[in-house]
Amino acid sequence: MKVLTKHTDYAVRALISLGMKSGSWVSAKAVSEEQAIPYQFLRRILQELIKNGLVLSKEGAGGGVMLGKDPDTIRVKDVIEIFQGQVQVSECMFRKQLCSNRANCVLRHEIMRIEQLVNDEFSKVTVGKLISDLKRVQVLSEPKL
Amino acid sequence: MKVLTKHTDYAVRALISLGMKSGSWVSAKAVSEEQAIPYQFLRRILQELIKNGLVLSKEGAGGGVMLGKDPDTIRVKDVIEIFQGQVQVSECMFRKQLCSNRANCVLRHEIMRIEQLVNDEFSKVTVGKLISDLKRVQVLSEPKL
DNA sequence: ATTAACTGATACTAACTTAGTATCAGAACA
DNA sequence: TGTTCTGATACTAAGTTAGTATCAGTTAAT
Repeated sequence: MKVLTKHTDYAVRALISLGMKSGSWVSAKAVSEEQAIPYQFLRRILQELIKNGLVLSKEGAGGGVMLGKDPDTIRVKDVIEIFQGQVQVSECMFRKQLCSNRANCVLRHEIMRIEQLVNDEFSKVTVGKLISDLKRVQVLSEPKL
Repeated sequence: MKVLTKHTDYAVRALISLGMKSGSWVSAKAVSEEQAIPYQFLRRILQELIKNGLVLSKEGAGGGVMLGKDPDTIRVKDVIEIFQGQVQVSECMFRKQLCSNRANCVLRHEIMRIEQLVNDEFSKVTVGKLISDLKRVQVLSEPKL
């Protein structure tokens, strides 16, 4: 059972990377090298983030990408939904039809509860929070001069 | 993002079904019909549950399958692990190597926290609990004579 | 004006997973 | 001795994941 696909993983890492250089255009190539993400794969991920308004882009030499929103408003949940769709139990939930039998229902009831929990947790984690965590870790691990 | 595969879904429903007829051999065909699970698919799922000791089997006419443990000791988490493997963030966690960079780590730290939460929740849900929930629902929905 | 550094759009691929189907052998009951 | 079962295993189609590759168009610097 895999929680995050590479798409989501790379996307969040790219967003963190951009969030730490806010205000300036950074090329996909630079992000790709910094985060060790395959270039062409990252390109497509960035295009998706751009399409969803999380990232801005500028074409041409000296162009690149930039965070399109306040890092504190970009939730990991949003990124997951872009690349992996909504957390779901099974297809029947979307068709909004009644479960075919009651055994289904009691199981689904539990799973929906857990699903809600996961959604709430992933909503609490924002790119801004990850960046401040990251800065804290960096300070702690810096050698004392 | 799909939480449960059909394997797990069908397996739990089959376990509930068996749990409600404890003490007697039930054929895979009967379970398949009752729960509307494709017969051959269910056969393979049951074999996996047998191999893992959750279900007992008896060959030949009059044979079938039966719960192999107290329903209260069969956790949905166990079933998920049989069919979908352990909840995991990414492969690197298993290789037990250090994350390649710190941005990875802060993200993974959050995800591991959420992962733990999910595991705890799925551990709390047992087949026994689902059966008693199911019985409660049935009583409530019975027409008053 | 040309070139180099960029993104936009899109097509393609290999490997893996998911959800099933099908078959044959052998055990037990009647 | 035939019918009803499980055991074991092989096969398949469709979808997903994780990439690669290509070409068109834009911008900035020379």
